[in-house]
Amino acid sequence: IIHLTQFINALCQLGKAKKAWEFLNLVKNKRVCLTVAPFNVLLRDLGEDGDLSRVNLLLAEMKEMGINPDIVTYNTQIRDFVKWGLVEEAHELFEKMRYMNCPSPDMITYNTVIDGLCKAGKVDKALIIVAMMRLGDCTPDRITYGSLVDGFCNEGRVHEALVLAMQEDCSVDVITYNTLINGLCKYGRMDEALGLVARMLQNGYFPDTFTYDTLVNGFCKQGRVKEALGLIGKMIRNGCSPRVDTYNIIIDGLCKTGRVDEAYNLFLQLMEVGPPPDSVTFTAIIDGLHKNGRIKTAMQCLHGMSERGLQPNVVTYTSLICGLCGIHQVDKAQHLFKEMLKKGCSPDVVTYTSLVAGLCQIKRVDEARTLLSEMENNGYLCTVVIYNILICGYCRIGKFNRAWEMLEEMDKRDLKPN
RNA sequence: CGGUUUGUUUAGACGGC
Repeated sequence: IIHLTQFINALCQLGKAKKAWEFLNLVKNKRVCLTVAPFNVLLRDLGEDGDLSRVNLLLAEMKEMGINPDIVTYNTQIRDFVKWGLVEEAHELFEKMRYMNCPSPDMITYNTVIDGLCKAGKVDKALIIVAMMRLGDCTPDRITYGSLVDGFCNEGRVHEALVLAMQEDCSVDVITYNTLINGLCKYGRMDEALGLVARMLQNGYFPDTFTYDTLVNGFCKQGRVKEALGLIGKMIRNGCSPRVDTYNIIIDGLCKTGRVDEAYNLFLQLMEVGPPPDSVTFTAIIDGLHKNGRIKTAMQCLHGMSERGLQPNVVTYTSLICGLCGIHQVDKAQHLFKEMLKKGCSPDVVTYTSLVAGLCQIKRVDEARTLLSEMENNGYLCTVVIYNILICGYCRIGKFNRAWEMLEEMDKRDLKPN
């Protein structure tokens, strides 16, 4: 069974979940005593790709075979819900674990639910779960506090994050510090961020590449690229070599502060020396190029990706689709949209929103509207943003009755106009 | 004894300030 679990794991990592599933079915028919572990591996893999319908199918099959879900199965499901923004569902399953006849929540369950709530901007609710876990004989650990600290920071409550971390001194580590440093950086509080680095050293924690990347990003986003570059030397001296992620941050930083030429030069250098560029590198430079009027070079980069063995992903395509729409080349954008489908890359809400906006801008609003149902068929929920764009589009071409219909549709879907 | 589940950095959309 252990070897089977490892084998299933290997198949999943090679992207052969289907084969893994088939294999489990094959084994089932032999007279082997199956346990839940290999199923957990497959469940995790399916959930990772957001394939929740297949997750449910597998869970049903397990039930049929008489394989009972264990605590890992439950925790994996909760994690899936959290990952795909379904906090309500995560919370529901958690409640079920508390009251129904199934495994009781453990540290990982509590931490996962807490993290989910924090990521959904519900830190106060997360704090209630923390109180619960104490009653349930679990003591919050550094992971629990890490989630809370991140949650506070993302709600702009950096002060509370700092207070919490100081109070729980013994339960912090490098990651907690990194989270706080990022929180400070996001609000431009660079001096305090650097102060925290000093403090972490005092307390015996050494900055890692995440720490440096976070600071580099902070300085870049403030337009202080020189100081960001200065950190590179420091990180090397302290035994952390810059990875491709570090350069990605700098390329994006240069682009976003209007220095595309420098970004492009750095990008070209990376093609020759240093860590090989990844799809984020390409996407960052592609986005920077077309946003600065250099769509042609951007398209060249897109085609250059395959030469480096890289595939454009949904973000890469979306960035370009948005760029083409912005210069009223919607037909080209649609062409690219078809190309991404052909390559097996699934559009997401942002992709649809970009294309809808592009079509509305050139007054093809009815056509844009048809994309809504297409999006829903692909499993995405409509958003307020996309309706706003359509309403605006209809109003601009004087079709107020259509705009009104959109409002009614929103109502039907429980979407509140903002 | 060993396999599966939890926290931190970087790329994409609309509007307001």
